[in-house]
Amino acid sequence: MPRKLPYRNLPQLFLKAREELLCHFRPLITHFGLTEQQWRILRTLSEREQLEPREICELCHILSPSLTGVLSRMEEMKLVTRTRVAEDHRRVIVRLTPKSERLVSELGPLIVAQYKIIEQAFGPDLIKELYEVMDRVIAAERGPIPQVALPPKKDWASMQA
Amino acid sequence: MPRKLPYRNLPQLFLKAREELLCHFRPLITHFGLTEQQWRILRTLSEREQLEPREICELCHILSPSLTGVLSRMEEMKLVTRTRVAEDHRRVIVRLTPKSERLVSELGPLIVAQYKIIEQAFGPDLIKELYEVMDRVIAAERGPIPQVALPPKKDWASMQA
DNA sequence: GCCTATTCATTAACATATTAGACAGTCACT
DNA sequence: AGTGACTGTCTAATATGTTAATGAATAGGC
Repeated sequence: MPRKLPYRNLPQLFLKAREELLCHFRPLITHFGLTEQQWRILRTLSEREQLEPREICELCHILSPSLTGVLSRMEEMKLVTRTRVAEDHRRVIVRLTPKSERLVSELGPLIVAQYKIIEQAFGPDLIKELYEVMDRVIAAERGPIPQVALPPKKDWASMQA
Repeated sequence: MPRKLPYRNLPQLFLKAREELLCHFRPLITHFGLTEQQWRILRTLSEREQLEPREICELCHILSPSLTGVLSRMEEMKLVTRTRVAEDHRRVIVRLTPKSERLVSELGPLIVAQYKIIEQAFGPDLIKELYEVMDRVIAAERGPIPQVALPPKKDWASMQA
C-alpha cells in the first residue's frame, strides 16, 4: 500500500534547486580547471587574505577531512600555500598565491556576469526573496530544535527480507 | 587587494540551508542503518511501487554512476530487488522488499513527526514560503538561460605560481 | 613542573559525486 | 537482414562527503 508522506522531501528540493543554479556556473569553473569546492575556497580567500583550515571549513561548508585533501591538491597546483604557525604548531595558515590571485581576477568577473544573467532570467525579485528566505532558514536554526524520540535500535542491515 | 564580489555565493547558501535542515533528519535515518540517498530511494519507491534506474535518478537527484553502487548495496541489504525487463534487456525494474516496506512504515512516521517539529520551530509561514520559492527557482529554469562567453582556455593547473 | 582535557589537523574506511567512456541492446531506415 | 544512431546501464578514475579514530601540540588546574 503505497502512501505518500504529507511533507515533500525538503532537503531534496534544496539539492535540486542548488543544482539548477550551479549548472550555470559549473562550466565557468571547470573551464579554469577548478572544482566547485576549490572555487569556494579561492573566492573566500580572495576576501580574507589568509585563513586557517578550520575557518575555511566554517566559511566554505567543507568538512575537515575533505578539506585536507582539497588543500593538498590546491597546494600541488600552486593555488595556495600552507605554512605552520610558529607559536602554535597545530595550526596552519592558508594563503593565495600570485597565480591564484590572477585566476580569481579573471574568473571573478565572469561569475558576476553570470549572476546578472541569471538575475534577469529569474527576475530580480525572486533572487532577492531567495537570499531573504535562505537567511531566515539559517537564522531559524539558532533556536534549539528538539528531536523525535527514537525507537529501540534494530539491526535492519542484517535482517532477512 | 582583496575585493568582495557583489553577489553572495548562492549555491553555497543552498548547501548550508540544506545542511541545517538535514541535520535534524540524519540521526533518524542513520538510526535505521540508512544513508540519506538510500532513504530518498526508499521513500520514492514507497510511493510508486516500482521504478527503473533512470527514473530513480530523475526523482531522487542521484546520477546514474552513483545509483549503480547505491542500488547494489541496497540489494545486498535486501532492501530492494533488481529484475531485468524481458522485452528490453537494457532496462531494469527496482522494487521494495517486504523488509524495506516495514522499514518505511516505521521510519516514515518519525520523519513526518520531525517535519512537524521543524515546522513549529521555523514557523509554518517560513516553511510555506520555502516550498514556494523553491518551486519558483526550479520552474524558472524552464526558460533557456544564456551563458557568459568564455575566454580562451589556459592551462592554469600546470602554470607556475 | 606534571597531568589531564582539549584543540587542530590528519588518516582511515566507506559512500557518494562527477566526468568520460565502454558495452550491449534496441530502433529506424534502407 | 544490415547498418548506424540511439538508449540504458555499467566501469573506471578522480574528487568529495561522512563518521570515527589517531597523534601531535597546547591550555589549565593542581
